[in-house]
Amino acid sequence: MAKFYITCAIDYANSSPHAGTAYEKIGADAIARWKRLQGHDVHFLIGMDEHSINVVKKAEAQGMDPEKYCDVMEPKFTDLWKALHISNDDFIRTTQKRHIASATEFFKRVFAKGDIYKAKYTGLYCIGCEAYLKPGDLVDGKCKNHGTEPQKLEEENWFFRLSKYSQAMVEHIEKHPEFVQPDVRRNEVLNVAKDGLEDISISRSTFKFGIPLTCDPAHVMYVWFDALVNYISGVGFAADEAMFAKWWPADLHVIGKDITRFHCLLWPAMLMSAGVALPKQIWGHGWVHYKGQKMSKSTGHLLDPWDVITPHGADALRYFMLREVAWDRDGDFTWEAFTARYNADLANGLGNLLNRTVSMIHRYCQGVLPGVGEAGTADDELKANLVAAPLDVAALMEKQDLSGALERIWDSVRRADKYVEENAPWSLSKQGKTARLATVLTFLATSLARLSVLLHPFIPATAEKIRAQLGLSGPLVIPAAWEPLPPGHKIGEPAALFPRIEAEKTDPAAEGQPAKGKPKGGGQAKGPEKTK
RNA sequence: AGCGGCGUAGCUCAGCUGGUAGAGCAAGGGACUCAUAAGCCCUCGGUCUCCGGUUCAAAUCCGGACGCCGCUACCA
Repeated sequence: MAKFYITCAIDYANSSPHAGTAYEKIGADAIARWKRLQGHDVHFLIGMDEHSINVVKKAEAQGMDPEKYCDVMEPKFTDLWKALHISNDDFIRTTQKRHIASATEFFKRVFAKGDIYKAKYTGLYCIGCEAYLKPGDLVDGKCKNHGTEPQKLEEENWFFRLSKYSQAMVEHIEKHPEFVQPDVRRNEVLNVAKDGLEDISISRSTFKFGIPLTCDPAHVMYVWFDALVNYISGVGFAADEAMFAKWWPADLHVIGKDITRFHCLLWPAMLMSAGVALPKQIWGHGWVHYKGQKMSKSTGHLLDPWDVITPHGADALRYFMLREVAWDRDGDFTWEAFTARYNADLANGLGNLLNRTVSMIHRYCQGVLPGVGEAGTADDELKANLVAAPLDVAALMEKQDLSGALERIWDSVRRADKYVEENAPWSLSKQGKTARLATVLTFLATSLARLSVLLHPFIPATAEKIRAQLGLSGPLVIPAAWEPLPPGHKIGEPAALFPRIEAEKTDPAAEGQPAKGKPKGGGQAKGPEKTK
């Protein structure tokens, strides 16, 4: 069984996770779970990035040590990941001993390679960016990202010879089209590499919260040089050779599109320098916008995942993110779109199909499957659709087309709903056609049983509920040939998976405000618009 | 500014190795009733941003215009 090592970017400890942070974990989790279903030995790593000047400031503001502050922040992340059913195997913090030890050893190797040197640097430093700004970053003398005035600083810093690896990076990216994906990101990165990379400062001496450089303990590692190493320190780099050999190189780094440069250029160059193999693929996903605007920590335009999870459940958020926000591009969360998706797909679609199926089995067969009887209308179409589903989903997942996979699963949901109508079990019952009724109900239950497995990577808690209602237990196995559930199989009790969301009171931020006046039956909602 | 992407039914998008357009949702109508007033069937709905060109034939190729967006080294 092949191994599959997948990571997410570790999150900055200085602010609570928002829906964008969650999106990345949800997507990666779906991939990790799918790989496990396929039989891979999966290691899924996420974590927290702590050695940042911003963490120091936040901590100071609250009168805490940075370490203490991070301890307080940790559950804000881990609690959310638990609630979202993120199946990470490990959670790394860059202040952990294991990471500091690995990062230190890593630095030593790069240093020994002669890729670290000391130089003086003068520039305009933006605290928000934790970076020196270039002329292009300035608008009226202020940072274009933060609107704050940068400080003029002169520092003696240690630099990494990133420039030395420009050519190697270009070659690697060209030789391995899958290395950076999707293509948009790949093209971007390739262009940057072709322009030539510049050496990068990788130490800071203005504060102490960080990993000291072995060559100069007055300096600590620059946050990125430190943070990227988590991917190897998390699997035992320079500590547990067997573990490291088993998992590294990573099969997939999942990151936000904004940090592709670090991951696709700096990180590989660092690895080359240290003589460590490169990850196989880096995937830069897009952004989840909120109400049409980019989410932003500085302006506070954020969607709090709990606002969705608390009233509607983790799977409602997972489903929306995975279905509505394509994994390779930006998407938008609005409460209207969320409600529409939820009701149409989860409540009316999947939820209702399960509910009517389980109810009918109770009503017509006392909750016990009678087994396959007489063949009939649409049996073959239903079977064909559900036998093809796992293969189709596998092909789509191979391309990381997460929303496409869900779309495909829902095609089966619709096919099954149609099968109900085509066979009208209620009529069969009235007419006493029990042999045919037996087949129809068995096929429906079987269809849902199969779908429950395919749904698991995306909405795991719901998949479990479906299985419970269908009376299924045991390990999840991706279904292959059509195998109807056996006669005598006992079904559980029906319960609504996703209660319909009725009113428009979904947006917690809008509560208390005058109703938005969406005319319900007035009929003139969209009339006047079309005038020429 | 340079490089790249996008602009297709009310909405989200597919189609783009050329042959006058598709899906889901939304909207309207219908027959049913197992079900979360859900589901099923039917219908409505598009000058494929605009202007030129190549071609027997272009949403699909080429040129240009307009609009939106991404990247141009340090925020998921």
